[in-house]
Amino acid sequence: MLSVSFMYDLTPGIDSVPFLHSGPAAEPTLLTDYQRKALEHIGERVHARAHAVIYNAGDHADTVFVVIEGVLKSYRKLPSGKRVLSTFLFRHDIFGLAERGKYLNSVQAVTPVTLHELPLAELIPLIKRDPHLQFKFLMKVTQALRDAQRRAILIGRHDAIGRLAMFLMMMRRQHRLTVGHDYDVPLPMTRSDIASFLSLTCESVSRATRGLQQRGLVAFDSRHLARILDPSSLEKLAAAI
Amino acid sequence: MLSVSFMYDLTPGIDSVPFLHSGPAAEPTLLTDYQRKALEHIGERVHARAHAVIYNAGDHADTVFVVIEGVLKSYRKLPSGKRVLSTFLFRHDIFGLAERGKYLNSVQAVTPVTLHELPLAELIPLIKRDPHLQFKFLMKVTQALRDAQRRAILIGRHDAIGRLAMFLMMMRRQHRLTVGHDYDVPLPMTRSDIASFLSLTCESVSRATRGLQQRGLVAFDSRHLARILDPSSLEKLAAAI
DNA sequence: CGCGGGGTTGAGAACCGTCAAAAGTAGTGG
DNA sequence: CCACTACTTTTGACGGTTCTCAACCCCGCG
Repeated sequence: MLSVSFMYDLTPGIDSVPFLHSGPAAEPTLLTDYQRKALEHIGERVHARAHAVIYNAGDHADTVFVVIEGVLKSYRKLPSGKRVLSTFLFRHDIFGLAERGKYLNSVQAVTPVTLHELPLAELIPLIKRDPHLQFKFLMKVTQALRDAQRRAILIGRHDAIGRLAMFLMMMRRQHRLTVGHDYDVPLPMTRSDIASFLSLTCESVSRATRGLQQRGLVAFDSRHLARILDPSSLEKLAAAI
Repeated sequence: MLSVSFMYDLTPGIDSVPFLHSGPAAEPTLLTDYQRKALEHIGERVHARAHAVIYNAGDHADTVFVVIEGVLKSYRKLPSGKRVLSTFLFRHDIFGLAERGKYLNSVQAVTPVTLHELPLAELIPLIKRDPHLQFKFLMKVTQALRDAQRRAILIGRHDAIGRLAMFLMMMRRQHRLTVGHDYDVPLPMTRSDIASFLSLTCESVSRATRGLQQRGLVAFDSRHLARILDPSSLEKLAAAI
């Protein structure tokens, strides 16, 4: 769901650094008021319309963004011209992954969005002064890494319907975290976006949605609203790899 | 290639935080002597034989590891019993990705390895005291995230031979970074490991290797040594998605 | 009301997965 | 040092699922 990136290029890396501390419940580690103010101080709020391009892959990377409101997509153009979606971005997500000073992905708004811009020239000194704030970023990147691994597993599946099931469960979880725990899951992105995210074709996604409907697992009330009828069966389908 | 993870569960996350600073060359940000000593002070060196299991998914996560020497694999068992490989781990890689206090993946040595164990109970206070050291970890996780995204793109391909070509280019790059820039690329892992990493079957990997040999792109002098005969064509094949 | 992009549906082909068997390899012990 | 065994890898034939290509439909927008 996330995808963090920095400009620095540290030699080969980390596999999985578990960071101890949280209790069994693992409460979301939100920013303290003090930290929030520090970030707001260096940042600037901006709005963008749906379909607006925030930046393109290869652009000079001097800013990190925080999603205040709305949904975005982060994608990459392959040499062939095919576009692959690496992640969707939701509220509280941070984006701006870069390498050698250039953004790795392009980011485009799916819905109207409000962003918080954090200039790196100010953010980096700040987090180097405030290790606890930096630790929040470390946690965010770690979460992004977990999500990227999960997505890789998702893509590894060979059946289209299973991939779509996993995707819907992911969207549902996302929605539950930000709104409530309804069975109505909004899908602001287009079918093509979903297809790129799942490494499928549009047609396969279309057939898979029909498959889920025919099995009575999900009802698509509109193109952008899925109603999960049988969560446990869908879960089972999503897990059956 | 990497996969970082922390125990903390920060609410939805970061997409891509580019971190400014490095010059155009983007020199690897290695540890300072002081930092190295601080880490060695809290850590302990351990050896393990090939095939040794460092930890299993679900184990209580209280340690982060740094690879001093050798190669390891990080994998996950799916509900069906199928094993998927999330990454191979090489020198300087850090691993121990966890969530809610438990490791997410299992890690097993591919070759004999030397590791540096960092107990989280000591590491976390240390990096919270030393923001510059923490920043190195942040860079590592970021690099791991980039690699995970790259792998997701790789998996998204549908042709086995293209996936294998990408894999060989990755291994070659890895080898160049740690040793020299020969065309001989060692492949310490088994074909099954490669298959799990690429989300293919053993058989498909076997057929793909034969395909690369027949096209005269790569010679497999032994099962664990690939000689790249035509790097530019291989590169072209790897890029042709 | 007409236009255009996104979405759906259909038929055919290519590719990989599955199953099964043979060949090669590594590690063990005599 | 060699032989045995168990495992990994390779090879083959077959079936299934997705991709490709092409046409049609639907919805939103001007």
